[in-house]
Amino acid sequence: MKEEMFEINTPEIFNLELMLDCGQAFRWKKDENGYMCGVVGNRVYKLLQKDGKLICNCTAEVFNSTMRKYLDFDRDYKSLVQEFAKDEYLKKATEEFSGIRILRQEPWETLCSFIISQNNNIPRIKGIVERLCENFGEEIEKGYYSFPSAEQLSSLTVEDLAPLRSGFRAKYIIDASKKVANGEVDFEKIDKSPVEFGREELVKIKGVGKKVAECTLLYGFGKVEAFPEDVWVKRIVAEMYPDGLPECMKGYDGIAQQYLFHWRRNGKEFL
DNA sequence: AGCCAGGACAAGT
DNA sequence: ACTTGTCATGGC
Repeated sequence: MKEEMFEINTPEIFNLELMLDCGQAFRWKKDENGYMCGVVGNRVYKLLQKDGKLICNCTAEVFNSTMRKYLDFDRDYKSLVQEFAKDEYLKKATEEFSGIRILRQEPWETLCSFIISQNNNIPRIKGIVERLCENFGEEIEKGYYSFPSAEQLSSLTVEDLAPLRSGFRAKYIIDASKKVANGEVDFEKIDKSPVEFGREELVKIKGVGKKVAECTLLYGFGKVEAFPEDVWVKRIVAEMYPDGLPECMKGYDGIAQQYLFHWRRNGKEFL
């Protein structure tokens, strides 16, 4: 059983491992052959970046209709990074961690993952998300599970989520699943509306505040002007931009934020 | 052992 | 409108 493989030249600013493991997504893993493996929708993807090319275990058609968007393949990051370089700190961050792109994940998975992220650390977030999928998702192939839909979770209780060991977040997951499943929070409308609409809608969910809403809008709806301020970004703003964010990131605040976040979290700072 | 984590909420000023 | 204590759990 030989798997189909697709190969394509990567854009210039493109680092697969970095973008899949810089705190935007929580369930990509590297296998023994160096492939990054993960589930998007109802399919297992195995990706490898090598010699300026990206290899993917699917057909060109499937790649173009899914991964191309997921990986933000068609955005001109080169121009963006040049613009960011007008700011000294942003210049350093984009040079040192070149190739980060903003993923376009599924909105529900994004919302749920970042509800889980609150007052939590990344290794444990990954564990909880993994247990969520193993317990309530569907096994696609051995060891790979789909992310359970809002509809599936909306029929559960907080007690049902005990095996996740997600603590106080369980009740938030349940509330979110109900409001998304019954349309009280309308993803389609958020998707095609200006970012401000989503900001108002998402915080109607218990356990969703400003930060989780911004993350959902950025990583799940592709609203690159969204600007999540977690503890790390707050430090950056306080230390480096006390008088306001630099003009050069305007409109792409979320993308700049991702570079700064990863840069600061990896122990970089100006002394 | 103790501090902290990609926060949000409720109660208290 | 701002500040503070609390919330589960476990990584380091």
